[in-house]
Amino acid sequence: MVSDSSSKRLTIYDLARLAETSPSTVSAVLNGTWQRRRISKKLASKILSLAQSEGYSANMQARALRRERSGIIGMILPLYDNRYFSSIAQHFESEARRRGLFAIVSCTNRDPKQECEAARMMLAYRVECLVCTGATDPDTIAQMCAESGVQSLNLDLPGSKAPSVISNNREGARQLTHAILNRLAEEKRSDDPVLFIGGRDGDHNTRERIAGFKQAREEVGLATAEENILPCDYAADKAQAALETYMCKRSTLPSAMFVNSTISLEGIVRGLQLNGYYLDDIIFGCFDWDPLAAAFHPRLMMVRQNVIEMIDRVFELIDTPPQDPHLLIEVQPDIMGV
Amino acid sequence: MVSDSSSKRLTIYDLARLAETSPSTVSAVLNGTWQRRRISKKLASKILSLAQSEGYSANMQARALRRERSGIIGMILPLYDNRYFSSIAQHFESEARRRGLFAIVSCTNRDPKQECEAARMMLAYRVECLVCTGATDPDTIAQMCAESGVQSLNLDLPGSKAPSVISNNREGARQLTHAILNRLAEEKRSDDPVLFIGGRDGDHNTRERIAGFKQAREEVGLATAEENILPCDYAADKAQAALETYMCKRSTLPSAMFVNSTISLEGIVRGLQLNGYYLDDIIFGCFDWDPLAAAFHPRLMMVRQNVIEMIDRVFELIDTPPQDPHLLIEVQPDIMGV
DNA sequence: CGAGCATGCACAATCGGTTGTGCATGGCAT
DNA sequence: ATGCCATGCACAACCGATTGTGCATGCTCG
Repeated sequence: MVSDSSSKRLTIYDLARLAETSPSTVSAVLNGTWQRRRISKKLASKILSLAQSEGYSANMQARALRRERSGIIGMILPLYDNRYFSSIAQHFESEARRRGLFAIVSCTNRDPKQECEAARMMLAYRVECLVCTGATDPDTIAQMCAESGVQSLNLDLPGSKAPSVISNNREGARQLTHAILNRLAEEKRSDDPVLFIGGRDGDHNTRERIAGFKQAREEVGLATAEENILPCDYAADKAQAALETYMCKRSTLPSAMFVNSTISLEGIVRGLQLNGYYLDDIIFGCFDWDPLAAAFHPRLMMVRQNVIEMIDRVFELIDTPPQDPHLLIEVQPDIMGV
Repeated sequence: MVSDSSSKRLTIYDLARLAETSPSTVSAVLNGTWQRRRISKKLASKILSLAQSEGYSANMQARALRRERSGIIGMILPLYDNRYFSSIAQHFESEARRRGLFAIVSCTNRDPKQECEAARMMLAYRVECLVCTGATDPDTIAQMCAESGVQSLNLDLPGSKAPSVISNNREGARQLTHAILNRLAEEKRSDDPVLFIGGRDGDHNTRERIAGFKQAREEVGLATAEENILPCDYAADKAQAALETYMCKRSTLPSAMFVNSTISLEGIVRGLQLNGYYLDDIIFGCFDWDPLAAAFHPRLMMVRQNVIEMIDRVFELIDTPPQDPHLLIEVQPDIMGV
């Protein structure tokens, strides 16, 4: 460490002075274009070892400004409060890193205003692409990106103004429902009602899951009463309250429930415990995955969305941007615990 | 939208042309320094409305370059796989946003190499401050930051080269242990052994929690056998295996367990279910918080670390950087479910 | 021996804001 | 009429990297 003690960071100009050469040469060496620029190997290695020993680190802002490429890729996410979104963030990050991109992730609490604000910030930082995960209003953001000439993609929930990668919710729900019905059949309780609870009515994924639920029942010759479908929002408290209300009208607990998320499951389980019900009697299917929950309940089947494949698809779309904004890629989730 | 259809983003130069004024004036108006620069109100509002209608968004890279301040604040995190780290990320982000800073969070999988690499990237993006959460090697990163003249802080796990904000692990563990022992006493099983399981032996937090565990037992006149302390690492599989091994030597399950994290709890619960044990008989204390797990088990007490206060303390340290790198701030966690 | 080419590097413009400084204009007091 | 100050804005340097271009040197070949 020979550098002067001034607190300023080292620049290519400093390195040029130290190596007795020009800044442009230093730049070429440090960003790997030196062979193309016919810098001698000797000078190159001198500069490289100098950069090493002095702890040089390129100023990404300056680079981004000049290159007109930030090297940043953005994602907006509702929350980190479940395994699904957490692992989306994590895989997004590591896949970005693998490609030499820097990932920035912003939580927007399922709030359209925060979504917009986050998107605006990301565009200000000149992200090269923006992935909107589970956005309540994906099209507004897609519009903003389009106006800035930035590619955008939807993940988890589809939009109409940018290509989307989502789970095959209908098929996942169909399979989960069949798994539930099979369990019921094994126990000779095929005709018991199954309660579908959680999620948002207007939400694309919830609609699809309800459709898959009904379809599976139809396939084994069962009709589905509308009173057994309760899209009461995702929040734990909402689910708990909805179940209370449901139970007011009848004496006996449903033998099985299709719960639309782990956060809803939390409310359900809490409510049942509070009322002294024995949980293990109930067959649960949850469209979400949480290994700790799975460990606790012996008859809890869960849908694990294929996050790795979804993220892979996202990056494929980033590599070769499709022209059709309506493109919808559906990834098959796995059923755990059957 | 009068702007030309060229895909290039609008700059202050474009706005200056449109408003028939100079770039410096546009800049002053847009960053709020126009009064100080005696720009007329009339011209200012003209420029502002133009910027609005044309959808101007400042290039943060250019701003950061000139101002020599990125407006970015970084955090490195082991994982997002539990509620604790997730909420740390979330609160960090919203608190940063409240202060006009842009938060970037990077997961490093408890891997010192990845930690370094992430820190290097963050420094390259000229973060104004770096918070190292649960870092396996916080001092190396603190060193890197110091060399770049960037402030750094440790969170969750302390370091010796930068101020640290952590939970009061010993006191939290002491209280949790007392809660466990009280439950045992209520059931007239005060003398039953309690198993401490999970965590890393070398890890500061684990050491403190073990100390708190022993101290609580001592306070009620109980000795602690070393064979009942199993810091087998955090991973679920490790905990599951450690419990198997422990059980090989004895016939009966411990009446109560102090589990060092939800991830360890996952392995324990899975192992017990596999072996057909009835979970509800066991009193669990877990040094971690997960509302879904809490809903499932009626006798699971959990330590909820006070993330909000911890993040507040972190930002206080950012606002007024202390000179002493050994400063250690301990925040009291809450015991849930007693 | 001179043309021609390869080699090895330096110069300078540029990316888009920020900010110290300077200049023209007009009003007011002397 | 002259000096002085406030007003309102423009100029230009600068942040640190990137990159098109140009120039000096040395070597080869006819």
